Amino acid sequence: MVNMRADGAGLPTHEVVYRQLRDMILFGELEPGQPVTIQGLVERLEVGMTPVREALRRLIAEGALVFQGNRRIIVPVLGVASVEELTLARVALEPQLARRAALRCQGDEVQRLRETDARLDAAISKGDVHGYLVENHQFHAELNAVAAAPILTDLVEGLWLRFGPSLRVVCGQFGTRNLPDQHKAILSALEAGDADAAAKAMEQDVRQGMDQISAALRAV
Amino acid sequence: MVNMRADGAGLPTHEVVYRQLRDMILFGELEPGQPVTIQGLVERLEVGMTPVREALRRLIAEGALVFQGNRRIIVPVLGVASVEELTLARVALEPQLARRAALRCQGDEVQRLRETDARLDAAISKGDVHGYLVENHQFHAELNAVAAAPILTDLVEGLWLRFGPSLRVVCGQFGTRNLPDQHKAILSALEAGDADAAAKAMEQDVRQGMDQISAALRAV
DNA sequence: CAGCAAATAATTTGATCATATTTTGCCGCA
DNA sequence: TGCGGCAAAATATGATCAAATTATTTGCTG
Repeated sequence: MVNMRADGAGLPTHEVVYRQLRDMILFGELEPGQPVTIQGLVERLEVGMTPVREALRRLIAEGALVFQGNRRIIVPVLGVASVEELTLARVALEPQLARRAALRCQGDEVQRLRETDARLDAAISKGDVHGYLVENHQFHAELNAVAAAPILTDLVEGLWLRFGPSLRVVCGQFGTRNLPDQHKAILSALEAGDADAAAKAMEQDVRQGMDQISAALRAV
Repeated sequence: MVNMRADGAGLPTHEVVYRQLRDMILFGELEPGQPVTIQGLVERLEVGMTPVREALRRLIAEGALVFQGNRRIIVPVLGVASVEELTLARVALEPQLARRAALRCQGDEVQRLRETDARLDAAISKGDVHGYLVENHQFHAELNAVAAAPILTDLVEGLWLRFGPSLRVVCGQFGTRNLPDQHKAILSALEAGDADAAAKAMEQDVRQGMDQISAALRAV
């Protein structure tokens, strides 16, 4: 064992590999359909195959990668049906998280969310796709943390992993110009402690985001 | 490599191990809080540690097992909050699957579901806990297959894995006597192609099942 | 001298790697 | 188009090292 804590402070290698791949999937290094090989990662990340294997198995279980029967792993390519399912699931779950967040939200938490949203807007106006993806995810992750519902949050995180690469493609096609969101409405609802309004706004936000992916899908 | 296909016909070892553990979790071999060790499974199942490791990583990702920071893996112990979250998630997702199933259901599919439900009733009246767990899961799995929504089905399967061991505990305490379900109502709705009725019945079924777990939790 | 606590030793378990084996896909060739 | 061989990639094992829990011993106090 050469260096267990090169990147992560004391984290096991398989965890480090998992997080690296996860971020690559969420924020765009990988594109839909791209094959992912164990050996390739072993060389690229300079680690043994056991941790790579574990990280991949985990990502496959979460739906972030797809295992094609013939021992081949690829980044998922979403069809219309998959986008519909993902939309259905997100609409069913994320407004619930927003609802809970609205009921538990503290002032400083809203403040942090506003800061994140500001960075998001900055990334959009700069045309910074990667920054947009990171901050958008961050916004929703922080909101989910406020909701304090670990199981629901897990489920939703998994959904984000599934459409991450496809969302990246959308941004690659259209840039950051047409990326409306409902974050301002969500923030107002949180501040007012209005659970219903938060849920409604979140549903809108989810639908808008998924519509972007649908539209890009049709454009191909 | 001695024998890759001892149990599963051509399936990789890590897949075989995964399924064995999965069934053990769903149908009761393991109880909440019980520790699961890699080395123990290596000896018990007579396989190498890499496939065991992969299977465990996968089950942890699905929430079927819990990784405790100190490198220790246990079967999850559900608290009140977790049961609430699971109920919320199941109520949000499973009626949707029932709805879709009602819209796509064929006659022979209803027939198979009725047969499964008959075996379920037989298991209940015999007091056969394991049989009840197997057939109940089978009923819902078949229904989900009819819905033809792989992502939603994946999510729901993951939820079942999370409460499997706790459900087993409930049956261990109360036997199979008080296990009402809405399967007859679901079947009628499927046969009539009535999506709303199917969704309503499924929600009832889910709530009844989760209430059993809640009640058992309070009893301790 | 008994009892508790802290420190240390031993055992168990987890994590990683290097290697051997098998499978799969591909390419040339009939 | 179909078949046989080749190369690359995946799977599985066992060995090795690190960490954590448990057991044991030691030392101190009442």
